[in-house]
Amino acid sequence: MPPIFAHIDCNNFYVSCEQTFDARLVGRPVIVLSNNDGCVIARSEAAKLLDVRMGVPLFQIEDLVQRHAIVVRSSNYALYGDMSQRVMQCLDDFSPHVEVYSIDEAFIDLSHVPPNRLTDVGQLLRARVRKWTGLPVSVGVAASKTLAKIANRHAKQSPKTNGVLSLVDSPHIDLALERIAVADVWGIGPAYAHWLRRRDITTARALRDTDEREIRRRMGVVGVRLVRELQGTSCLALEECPPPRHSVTVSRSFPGPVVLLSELREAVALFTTRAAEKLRRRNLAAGALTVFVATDRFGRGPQYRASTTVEIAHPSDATPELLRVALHSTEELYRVDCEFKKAGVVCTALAPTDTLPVRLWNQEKWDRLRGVMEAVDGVNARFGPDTVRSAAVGYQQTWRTRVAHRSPRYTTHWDELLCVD
DNA sequence: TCTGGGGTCCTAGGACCC
DNA sequence: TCTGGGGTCCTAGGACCC
Repeated sequence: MPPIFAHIDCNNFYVSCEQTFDARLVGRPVIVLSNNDGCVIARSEAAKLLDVRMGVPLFQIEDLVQRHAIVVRSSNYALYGDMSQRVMQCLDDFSPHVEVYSIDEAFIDLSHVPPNRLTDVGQLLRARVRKWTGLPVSVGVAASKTLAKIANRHAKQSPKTNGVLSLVDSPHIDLALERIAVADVWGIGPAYAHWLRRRDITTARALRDTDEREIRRRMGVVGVRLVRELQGTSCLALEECPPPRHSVTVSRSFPGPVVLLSELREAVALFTTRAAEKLRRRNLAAGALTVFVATDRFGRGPQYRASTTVEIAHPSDATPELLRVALHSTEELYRVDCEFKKAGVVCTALAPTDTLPVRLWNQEKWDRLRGVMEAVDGVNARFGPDTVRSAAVGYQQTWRTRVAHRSPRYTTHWDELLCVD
């Protein structure tokens, strides 16, 4: 049986989450910002019509925001993450094989559905998600993931599709590819798009019809796979269980310059704490830890970016052990003449905790430490993040991410539940 | 004043091995 | 007058994704 993929994509996901819980925002220009309220990372349809570009820094469009009373929201990842899970749960009823691709996208296998029923099933799915979560989604169906993404794009843009388009056995496939710019094809980034356009390959259709050998020379096997996917030969399988991670990163930009070692230490301590929490949630231990620091790349002061990687003799997921390493690295990297703008920690050489070898020394101490971590995670899960924490993360936290316009975390915090008059 | 965060895969080239 | 062949592993860099 030939594979059939459906691609499900939430429309303007972050903005739609905001609108779902605040009906006054429906139909209005709304934007959601990145950390520190820096850049625009989601826009409502009305905001797109005002020509607010994806990724533009907020300070460059202050005028526009004022003039059109654009509603500005900080990122509320607690809300978006929870809403995402609810959307993904709806999909289980439509296919035994679901790949959660990102916070707002999924692929599902629909090869069990007869081709003439695909559009109906798509509509059913769309209505279900809308009813159960309040969120609008679009559905694209095709013989490969890449084509399904393209079908979805048309489903979003063309009103007559009513949000669902199947390109399976479709006479319109050439036209559908013709109308997609090559830069909008999944897997074509700015560098490849530039190269392709210089060769007069400007649409998805032209890319599909390009000689494979030419593509292989510049884009390698990834490019060849892409072209075949456009031809309708599935090369990218559904990935139902995500492969284990190779690294865990926690990094942030600071809202203002950080100059004191004490501040930098606090920040790195918090990032390390978060990274250790992530490791424990995923049952992984780090065999190496990298700390990196950087000055403001847009600033005029002295530029400095550096990192230190330390191997950890006994792979660990315990906050105190990782903190010791991270803080030591931070002191090595610190420079008194620099204004730091960003820092982060990266855990690598990850190993599942249940496969860790017994420690030659201090195994009992390690067992106790793991017990402590379990208790700390339990307390923090029940009474809120950082109820129990290391003193190293500080109390003033002048460097903390700015979130001036965040909406309530309606679905994950009891004290922020939606109230209706 | 103000410019995000967290990932992956592939390839080329060097070191090293027999 | 001529300098093998075929592997593996590691790393850095480039490209991409949301």
